[in-house]
Amino acid sequence: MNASRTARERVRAELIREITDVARRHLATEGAAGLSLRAVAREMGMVSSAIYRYFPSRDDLLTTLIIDGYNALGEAVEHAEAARARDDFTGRWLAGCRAVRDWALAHPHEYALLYGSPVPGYAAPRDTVAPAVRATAVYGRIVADAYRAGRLAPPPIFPPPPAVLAKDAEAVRAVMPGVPDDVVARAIVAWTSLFGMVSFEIFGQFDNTITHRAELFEHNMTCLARLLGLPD
Amino acid sequence: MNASRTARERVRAELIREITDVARRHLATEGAAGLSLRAVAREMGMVSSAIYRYFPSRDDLLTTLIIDGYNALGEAVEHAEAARARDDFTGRWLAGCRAVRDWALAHPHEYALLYGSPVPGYAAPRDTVAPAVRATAVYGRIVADAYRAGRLAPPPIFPPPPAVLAKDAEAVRAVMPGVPDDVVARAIVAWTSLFGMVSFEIFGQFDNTITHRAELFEHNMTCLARLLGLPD
DNA sequence: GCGATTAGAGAGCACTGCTCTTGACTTCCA
DNA sequence: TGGAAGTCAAGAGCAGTGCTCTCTAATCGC
Repeated sequence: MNASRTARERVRAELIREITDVARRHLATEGAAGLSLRAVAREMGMVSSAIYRYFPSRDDLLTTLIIDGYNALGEAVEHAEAARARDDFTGRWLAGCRAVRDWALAHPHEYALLYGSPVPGYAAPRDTVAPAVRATAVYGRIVADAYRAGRLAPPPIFPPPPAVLAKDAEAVRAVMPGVPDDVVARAIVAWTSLFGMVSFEIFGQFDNTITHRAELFEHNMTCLARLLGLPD
Repeated sequence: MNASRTARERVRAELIREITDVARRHLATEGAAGLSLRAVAREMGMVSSAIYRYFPSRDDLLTTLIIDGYNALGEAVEHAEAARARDDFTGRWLAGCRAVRDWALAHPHEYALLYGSPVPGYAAPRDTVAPAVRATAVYGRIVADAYRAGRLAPPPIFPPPPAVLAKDAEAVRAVMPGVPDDVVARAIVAWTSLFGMVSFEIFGQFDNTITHRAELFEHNMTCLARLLGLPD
């Protein structure tokens, strides 16, 4: 029978889910470095070695949390962007930016796990790259849609990108098909600026200086939209 | 005698310097989380408890490394920027940007310590803020100098910053005196974008996508210079 | 030279990730 | 239905961590 076999596998899947839930809660309060397998096991009434039946190492548990994090962020961005009218390109961009910031503020430690210093001795396996591009893909779609609709009018003040970047632009174009190289380059500027901004806020670089962070963020993202060539 | 007293204090200062040197080397190879007091002591032929005569805790050692890091980065930026003609504002900006990137590439773990995820359970003490603004101060000077010289012509495509940001702009103006609010806001965009760019590269976000990183960086920093209103 | 200060050594506490073995329980198949 | 195969929790144990305490020896100031 397959049903009996799935009975055991169901309780196994349930336990894996519970472990990641507890681990995520610990991650949220203690941070990645403070995430302890023993503490997770203790909270679940297990002994530490039992966890290794489900996760071969602490890094594997971290990988799961990273994948979940990318997916959660990606979903938040997708959801926020989908709520806007398809032809409101600037609105879609701003909604996506706000989704990133809001998610980061709500889950600072998970954000740090994704976009902060890499955990030493930990190498992100292949499985993480697909979820990682989810949020990026949304941005690519916005830029590509706007370009296709003829609503992208980048200001003529920026120099054309050097020819060497054509190959890299080709790779990035996977998420924004049909967009010319100079727009790709500007999209990268806007994209990295967004995360620079969020990282500065989350990692405390704005402490003792910037107090109206939401307003500054809003204004900066609007400026980046103009840089991209999105309409106002 | 004061000389004899300084004799003991000299060997003490020498030991403190040696500990931080060894610790910095360990930091460079293992990362912040892998920095172990015991390993440092072992390499110095001391016993771990002896270290506590010089640093009351691991966090205090980290603080010293952080301050040293900010100073090293600040010095690199200052040095690179000082080599340019005073009226070559764009050149000064680009030199500063390159200095940040070069330093980060040469000292990735130290960069992570300064601009990556904060070490959990560690709160940066007051002593770190003064060295932290050293690099920022250079940028402020460039923007302020260019503005005073009438060489700052921001493109008219960006919206004016909201009134709420005036107070924050006032604080930022400490490093770029006499600059109007909209330029301050744009300077923050450029500043955070620079670090967003460097962080993406150092923290591996460009892996499997961007290969010509130096060229992309160069191009993006040039675009940001235009956004700031610097001449070409 | 003597008392006070400072340094290093060592033991020990509570904690970590991880491995290995043991015994009990489930599932599967002849 | 009974035995083989597989799975699981538990416990002991290893090597490592930050940090505290006590003890001894050297050094310094008077």
